[in-house]
Amino acid sequence: MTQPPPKAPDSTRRSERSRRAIYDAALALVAETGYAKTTIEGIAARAGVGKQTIYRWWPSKAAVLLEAYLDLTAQAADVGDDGGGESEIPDTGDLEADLKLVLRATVDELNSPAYDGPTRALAAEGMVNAELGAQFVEKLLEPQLQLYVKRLRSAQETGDVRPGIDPRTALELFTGPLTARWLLRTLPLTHEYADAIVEYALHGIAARR
Amino acid sequence: MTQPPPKAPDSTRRSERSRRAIYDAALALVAETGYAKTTIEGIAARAGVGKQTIYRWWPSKAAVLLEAYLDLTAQAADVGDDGGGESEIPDTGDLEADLKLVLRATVDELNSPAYDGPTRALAAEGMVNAELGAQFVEKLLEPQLQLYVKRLRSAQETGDVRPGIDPRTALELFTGPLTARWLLRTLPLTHEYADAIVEYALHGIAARR
Amino acid sequence: MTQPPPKAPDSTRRSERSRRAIYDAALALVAETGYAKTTIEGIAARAGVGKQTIYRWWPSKAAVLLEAYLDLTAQAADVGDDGGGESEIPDTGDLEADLKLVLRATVDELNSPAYDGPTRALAAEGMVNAELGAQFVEKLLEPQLQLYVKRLRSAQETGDVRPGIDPRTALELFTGPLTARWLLRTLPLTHEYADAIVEYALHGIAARR
Amino acid sequence: MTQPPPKAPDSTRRSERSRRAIYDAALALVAETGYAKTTIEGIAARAGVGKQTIYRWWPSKAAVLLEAYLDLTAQAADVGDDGGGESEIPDTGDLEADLKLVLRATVDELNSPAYDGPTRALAAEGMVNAELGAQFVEKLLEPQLQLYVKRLRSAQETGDVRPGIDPRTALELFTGPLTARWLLRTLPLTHEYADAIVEYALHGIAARR
DNA sequence: AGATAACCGAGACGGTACGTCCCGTCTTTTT
DNA sequence: AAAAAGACGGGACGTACCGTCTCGGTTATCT
Repeated sequence: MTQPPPKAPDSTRRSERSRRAIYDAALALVAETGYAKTTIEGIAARAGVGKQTIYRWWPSKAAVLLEAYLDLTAQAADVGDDGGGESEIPDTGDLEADLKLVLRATVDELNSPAYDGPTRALAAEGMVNAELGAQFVEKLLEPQLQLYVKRLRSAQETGDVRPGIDPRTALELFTGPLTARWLLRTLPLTHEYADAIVEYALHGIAARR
Repeated sequence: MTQPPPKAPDSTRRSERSRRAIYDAALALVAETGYAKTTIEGIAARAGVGKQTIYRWWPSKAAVLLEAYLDLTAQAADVGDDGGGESEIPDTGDLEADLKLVLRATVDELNSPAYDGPTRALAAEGMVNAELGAQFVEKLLEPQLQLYVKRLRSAQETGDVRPGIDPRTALELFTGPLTARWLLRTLPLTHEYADAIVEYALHGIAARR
Repeated sequence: MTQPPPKAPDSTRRSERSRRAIYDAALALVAETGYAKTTIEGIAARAGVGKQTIYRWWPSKAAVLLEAYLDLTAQAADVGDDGGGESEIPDTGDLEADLKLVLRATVDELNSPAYDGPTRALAAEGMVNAELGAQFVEKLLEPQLQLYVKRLRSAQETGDVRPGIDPRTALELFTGPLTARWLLRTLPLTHEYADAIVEYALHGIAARR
Repeated sequence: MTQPPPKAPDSTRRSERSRRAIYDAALALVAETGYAKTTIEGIAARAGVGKQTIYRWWPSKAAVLLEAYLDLTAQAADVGDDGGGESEIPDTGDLEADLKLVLRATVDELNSPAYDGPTRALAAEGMVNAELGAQFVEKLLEPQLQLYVKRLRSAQETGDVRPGIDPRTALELFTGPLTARWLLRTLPLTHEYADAIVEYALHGIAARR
C-alpha cells in the first residue's frame, strides 16, 4: 500500500572517503561559522564532493551533523576508554558525593563553548524535527541517562535509595533541572546549583534515617 | 563615537491595523504550515502588508512570532481572568496535592497540539537565538515560575518545606524534569509521571517529620 | 607525438542486442518527449543498458539519434524497395509534372508530424554541431539531392533543360525554398507553393524578351 | 477558463540598468564561448544581476539572446542610417545586376564568423522552439525579405518581371537556396553560387521553346 | 579446459546548471 | 512619514544530467 520508496542507493558501494570528508567538513564549518550559517552547499564544497552525494545519503543538514557528531564521539570513545563521558558514574559508596561530582562535570561541559555550540543546535533542531530528535535522544542522550539508572540501582541495593523508587524516573530529578536551565538559559549553570539540586532531590528519594 | 542609529521609526505614527493583521497572519501561518515554513514574505502577503512594514518594526521572524504569541496570551488573559495559567497555584494547605494538580495541568497543556506547535518552535528558536530566548524566558516562562516561588514560600511559612530551601532553585525539581521531557521527547509525559516527580521531589525538600 | 588514442573498443565484441535496444529507446523517447528532453541517462534506462555502453560507442546524444534514424530508414528501405524516397524521381518526359509530383510529396512529408519532429531536431543540432551536420547531409540529404541531379541531367539530354546549366546548382532552386520555409517556418508549406516554385524556377521569372 | 497567469511583473518599474547589463553580458558571453556554453547563471553573474531578474523578464536563454540581438541591430540602425542591411535593394534598372549585388553581400555576411555564430545558434533554437522561431522570423527575417518584394514589384512595373508572378513567392527562389546552403552547410557559399542562382532563377532553367 | 580479457548492467561519484524560494534593501506611489 | 507594492542583488535550495569511474557478472576468444 505504501508507495515505492524513491530508489534506495546501494550502500555497499558507498565511498568511505567521501563520508569522512563530509563529516570533517561539516564539523569544521559548524565550529567556524555556527550551525545556522552552515549550508549543505558549503559542506559539499569544503569536502570536495558533489551535493548529490550528500542528498543521496542524508535527508537533511541536521542529519548530516548528527551523524558527524556521533562519529566524532564514537571515534573518541575508541581511542581512550572514556571518550565523552560514556564511561561510568563513580560508585564510592557516597551517593551524594558521586552525584555532585557527575553533575558538576556536566555543568562544566554544558558551559564549554566547544560543546554548547553544536549540541545546542542539534538539540534545537531535534525539538522541531521529531525524527531527528528521536535519534538524538536514542544515540546520545539515553546512553548517558542509563548510567544514572545503573548507579541508582546500585544505591538501592546498598539501601541508600528506597526500594520503591523507579530509577528511570528518579534520575530526571537530577538531570531535568540542569537540562532545562541549559536549554532555556533561565539562570546560570553553576556548581552550586548542581550541588543544590543533588541535595534537594536526594533527600526526596533517600531512605528515611 | 557610536555610529548613528539606523533611523529609528516614529512609533507614534505606527499603523495599529497593520500590526494586528501581521499578528493574525503570523499565527495562522504557523498553525497551518509550521514555523519553519512560515516566511516573512508569506506573512506580509497574508496580512496584506508590505514587507518593509515588518522589517521596520521587527528584527526577525522569531521576534514577530514571539510578539504575536505574547499578544495572544495577553488577550486571553484580559478576557477571562486566567488566560494561560497566569493566575495562581492553589493553596489548599496540602502542598503535594496542589503541586500534583498543577503539574498534571501542565502535562495536559504540553501534550495539546495547539500549544505544543508554536511554543515548541519558539522555544527551539530561542535556544539558538539568545536574544529571543531571553525574551521568551522573561515574558513567558519566568512569570509562571514565580507562581511556584510564591507557593513554596507559603509552604515554608506553614512549615511544609524546610526553611533552608531556596524556592527558586527548588521549583526546578518539579518543572525541570517536565520541561526536559517535553522538549527532548525522551519519554511520554503522563499524569503518573507528574505525580511521581512531585512525590520524589517533595520528600526531598519537605520537613522531616 | 600524438597522445595515445583513448583505447578504442573492440567492435567485434559489441553487443548487437544493446545497440538495437538503444536505437529503439532513443527513437521512442524523442517521439514521446522531444529531442531536447531526451537524455542519455533516459535512453540508457529505457534500453536497460549501462550508460557507459552508450558513451563507449557514441560521442553524443545527437550521434546516437542520427544513427538510430539512419538505421530506421535503412530498415524501411530494405522492406519495400522504396523506404523514404530513396528510389527515383519519375521520368515521364514531362519535367514540370515530374518535379511537381516530387515536391508535393516532399511538402507532405515535411508537414507530417512523424517526420517533422525528429528530423527537425537533428537538423537543428546539425546546424550548430558541424560534424553531426556533415553526417546528416552526407547520409540523409545528399543522396536525395542526387536524385534531382540525375533527373535534371536526363532533362538536359532530352533538351528540356539548357545544356549550360549545372544540375547540382539548379536543383537548389527547387529544394532550397522548400527547405528554408520548412526550417524557418516563414510561411506555410502547401502544394500550391510547391507548384509555384516549380513553375517559376523552371520557366524563369523574367519576362521573355 | 484559463488558469490565472503567474503574476505578471510590473514592467513600468523595470530596471533599465539591469536590462542593458544583461544584453551586454549575454552578447559578450556568446561571442566568447558560443551559444551552447552560455548559461543563464553565467549571464547573471557577468551582468552583476540576480538570476531571478532574468527569469522575471524572459522565459528562456534563447529569448534573452534574441532580444539582445534585436537591441543590437536596432542600436546600429539608429546610429548610421543603415544598420544591418535594413536599407534597400538598389534599383539601377538592371535587375540581374542588382540581385547579384545583394546576394553576394548576403553570402559575405553569412560567411563572416561574427554574424554566423550567434545567428546560427538563434536560428537553430528557433527551429525547435516555435515561439522563438516566430519572433526570429518576424523581427529579423521578414523585414529583409520585404525588401525583395519591393524590388520585384518595381521590376514588374518596368516589365522586367512577368505580371503574373507573386513577388513574395518568387523572392524565395533567390533567398531559399542561399539560406538552405548556409543552414545545412551542404556546399560552400560563394559569389559564383550567388550569381548562378540569380541567373538560373531570373531567366529560367528550361530551354526556350 | 582454464585463463584472461573485453563488454556489459548498474549506479556512485565530482561537477555544473537548472529554475525556485526567500532574504533584506531599495524605490515608487498612495494615503 | 508611514504604508502597500514589489523589483532588485544575492544565496541556498533540491533536482536533473553530465561524463567518468569502479564494481561484479557474463561471454568469447586465446592459450
